[in-house]
Amino acid sequence: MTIGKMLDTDPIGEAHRLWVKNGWVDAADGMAAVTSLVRAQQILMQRIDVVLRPLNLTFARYEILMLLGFSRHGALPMTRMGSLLQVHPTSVTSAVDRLEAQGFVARLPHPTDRRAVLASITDEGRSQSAAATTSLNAQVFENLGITDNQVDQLRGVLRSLRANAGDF
Amino acid sequence: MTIGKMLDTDPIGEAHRLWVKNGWVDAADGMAAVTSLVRAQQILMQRIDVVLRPLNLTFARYEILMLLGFSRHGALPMTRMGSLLQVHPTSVTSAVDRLEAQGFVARLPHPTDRRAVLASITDEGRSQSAAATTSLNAQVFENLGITDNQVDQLRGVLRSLRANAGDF
DNA sequence: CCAGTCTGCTTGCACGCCCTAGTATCTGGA
DNA sequence: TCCAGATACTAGGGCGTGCAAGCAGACTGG
Repeated sequence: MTIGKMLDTDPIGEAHRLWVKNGWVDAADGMAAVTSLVRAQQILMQRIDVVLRPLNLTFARYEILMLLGFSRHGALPMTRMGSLLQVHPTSVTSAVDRLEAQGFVARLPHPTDRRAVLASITDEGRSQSAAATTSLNAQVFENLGITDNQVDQLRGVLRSLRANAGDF
Repeated sequence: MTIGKMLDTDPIGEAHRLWVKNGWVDAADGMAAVTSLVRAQQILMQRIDVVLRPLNLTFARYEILMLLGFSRHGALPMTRMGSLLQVHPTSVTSAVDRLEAQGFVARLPHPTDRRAVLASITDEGRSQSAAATTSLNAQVFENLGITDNQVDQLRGVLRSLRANAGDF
């Protein structure tokens, strides 16, 4: 397949051409970048879900288990997890609800603040997240379908984007 | 802020270090790239939602309106939209449900295939999507918070990723 | 020409994200 | 001490996505 042919059939390339044709030249590249990013995220998340489904996990719940597993005492306040994972407090609540129902996490009272709740990873949670990591590494992360050089470019650009958005 | 300080406080940089520390060296870069991409998508989608909310649109529904607006007759079969936008038929149904309730789209019977349904953009739909495009271009697409060169890099890498995933 | 299969769409369910309250609990200043 | 304002979490709802199942209509081979 030639590059010309590829460009002809790429829907995002089509959209870019339409933007230029309509005089939105200054926005065309950004539109194409954002649309590409949304689509790439869908593709990767789909691969991840395929790997995690047999383990009864989603990426959101997997992230929580890893965060807890890496934390000093295997337990963190809900709010702390929300800010570290950059998700809304209500998302943490619902994810922990499901992890608790699955037996991968337990809710514990905070020792000093009776408002707060600690989510604590269980032994089952540890072994399940370890299995998930092994599979994800082998089946997704070790080969994204782009060159190592492209992976580095991607990380660099996205780090700039996150930094400029005030992420860290 | 120095680069050292930035790396210290970037949660994804932290995760990368943990991966290496645990011996998952071959997967560390890919993990960081995927995680960055997920986070970047969240950031951009949030900006888009802020712009579209006053117009009572979401990005998914905006994409449908633009697709219909650019199509030859302002109308397309549901299935065709799903394949062009790379979304599940169910998602098309629910998005068109809402667009129809808002008066931005009408469902028409397919002229020759009585199974099929055409979604057709209304005049209100055209003006609303035009307003949305103006706002999105000015407030999001024309300035993503990275350099033009980085936008080009991003598009290039993600086009490779999509191509290798069989997207086009 | 008609039975078996394929297609196009919708519905019900599960899950994720966020927002808006609402209920406890904590804390700092009068 | 006590109360007003923060803070931590949860409940309920809207929206998006995907899977599985079901129904009507189209198609195809014997």
